[in-house]
Amino acid sequence: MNKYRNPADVVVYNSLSRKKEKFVSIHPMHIGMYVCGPTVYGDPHLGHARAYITFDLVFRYFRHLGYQVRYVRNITDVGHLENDADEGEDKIAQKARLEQIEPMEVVQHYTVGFHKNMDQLNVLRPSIEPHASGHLIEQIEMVKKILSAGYAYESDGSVYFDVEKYNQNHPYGILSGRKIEELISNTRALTGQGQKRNSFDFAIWKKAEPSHIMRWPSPWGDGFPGWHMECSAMGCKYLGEQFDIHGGGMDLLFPHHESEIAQSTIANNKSPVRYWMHNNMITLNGQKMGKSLGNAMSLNDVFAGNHPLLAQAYSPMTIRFFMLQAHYRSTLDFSNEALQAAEKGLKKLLVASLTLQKLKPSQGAVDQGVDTIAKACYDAMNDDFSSPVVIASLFEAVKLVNAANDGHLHLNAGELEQLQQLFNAFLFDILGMQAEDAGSDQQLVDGLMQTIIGLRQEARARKDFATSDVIRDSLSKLNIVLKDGKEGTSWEVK
RNA sequence: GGUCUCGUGGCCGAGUGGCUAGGCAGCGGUCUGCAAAACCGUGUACAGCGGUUCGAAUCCGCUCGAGACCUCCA
Repeated sequence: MNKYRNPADVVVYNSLSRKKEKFVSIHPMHIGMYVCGPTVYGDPHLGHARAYITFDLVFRYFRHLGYQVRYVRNITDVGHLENDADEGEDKIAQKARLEQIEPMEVVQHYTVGFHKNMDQLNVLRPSIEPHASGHLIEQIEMVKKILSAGYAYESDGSVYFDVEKYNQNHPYGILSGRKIEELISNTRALTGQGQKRNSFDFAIWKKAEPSHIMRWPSPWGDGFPGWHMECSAMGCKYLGEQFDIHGGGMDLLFPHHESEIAQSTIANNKSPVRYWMHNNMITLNGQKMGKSLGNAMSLNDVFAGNHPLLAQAYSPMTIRFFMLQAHYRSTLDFSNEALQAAEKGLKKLLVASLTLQKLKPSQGAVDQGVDTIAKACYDAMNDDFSSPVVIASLFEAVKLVNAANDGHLHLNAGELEQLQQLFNAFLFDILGMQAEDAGSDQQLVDGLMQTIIGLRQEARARKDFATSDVIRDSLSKLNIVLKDGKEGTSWEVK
């Protein structure tokens, strides 16, 4: 199977070129990847799950291929401008006032919650998780660099990036496909626009009004960094002036990532990122799910089945599997039917992986095509991380496993070994699935179950089906299902 | 309004110019004391209309519909 594991075969869709490109890292077998992290002012929702599962998949696959990946994902905790009735009040500061606690307490609370949800989803922690609030110095230094390069101007305690000047010799809009002329006619009037030379200029340092709690001293007075600064500053600090991959949700493409490119290009004299990757949105009834749209489902609600639109609770692994069944660049519509289908499909896969462990090789068995499945899995992942196709291939493997278990088909030792590797590598290591409910009482429960099954077996041998059915029915009420097979009875939790 | 994306069978969701995606649900069967699971079999899908082509769900055009970004957002 390993003959298909080739780090040079990966093709990545680059938002910058809008094409799939062969992936070549700047430094051989090393990858620098930056992903925009959450703003920690609320509970993580399904949209966050999609983004971080997407890049977890990328992270895991590159590691599987043998790359050493430094994965940086920030925590945004300096807050950024709110634009409606809040008159520019900082998001985090606003929440803090609401709950009468310190801003950093809010940050801490939601950061902990974020980590918990990500752990539940089996999303690996990044290599470095820098906080924006811990990198004020780096951000201020970067603002200074841009100012001295002449691509920014100070105005009433704030510093703005001069987009028009930048556009004279660099393509502003290279990522989002926007043209500066269109921006002129389309930008909406916002508060504080009067201080800017052009409406499309963006703040790289923002003056803090007296009421603003989150503030830091700077050469331009007390304030806080512009929204796009943290990613540029921290990406550069930990990954260098130019690195391989920058990821995030499609909604960040403009203006956030576009502005990052502009800032970094001026500060460091080179384009910061080789491959830009963007995951698509989760939709609810066809509409984007978003915090500000008020239709976001928090992960805690989903895991608890605690939302009017949820027919039941869905486990973290069901959510993860559901998301990986769609390609990361497609929108994914939420529905109970789709979630339930994912739940069943995942279970089928996990049960098969257990069945596989019990299979014995058959003598003289012929080739059943396991190798073809392994190749298909690598081909799919190499083709811009096509997890849905990997999953489809794994179901092919499930078919072989179950058929072999039923004695309809014979697998030789080599193929069994290869199937085992396939499940370990793709289902568990790369897709990041894990068996759920493996509690510490597992051994005790197993023992109890063997006893009960033994008693029922005796009853059945006596043809005392009344007793055997009572046992099965009472267990069923505890969500335990018995399955009578040729090799005896097995059980599982529904 | 501008830019862009998408429209696949009951539901979700892949896809290459000609060869069965896959999952869930349904139907028929095998197995089972009855079930469950598993296995076998089963579906005239590609928004509409034109065009290119020997051949298009896949390329081009138009129409209709949906969505994203242009403002904080994963």
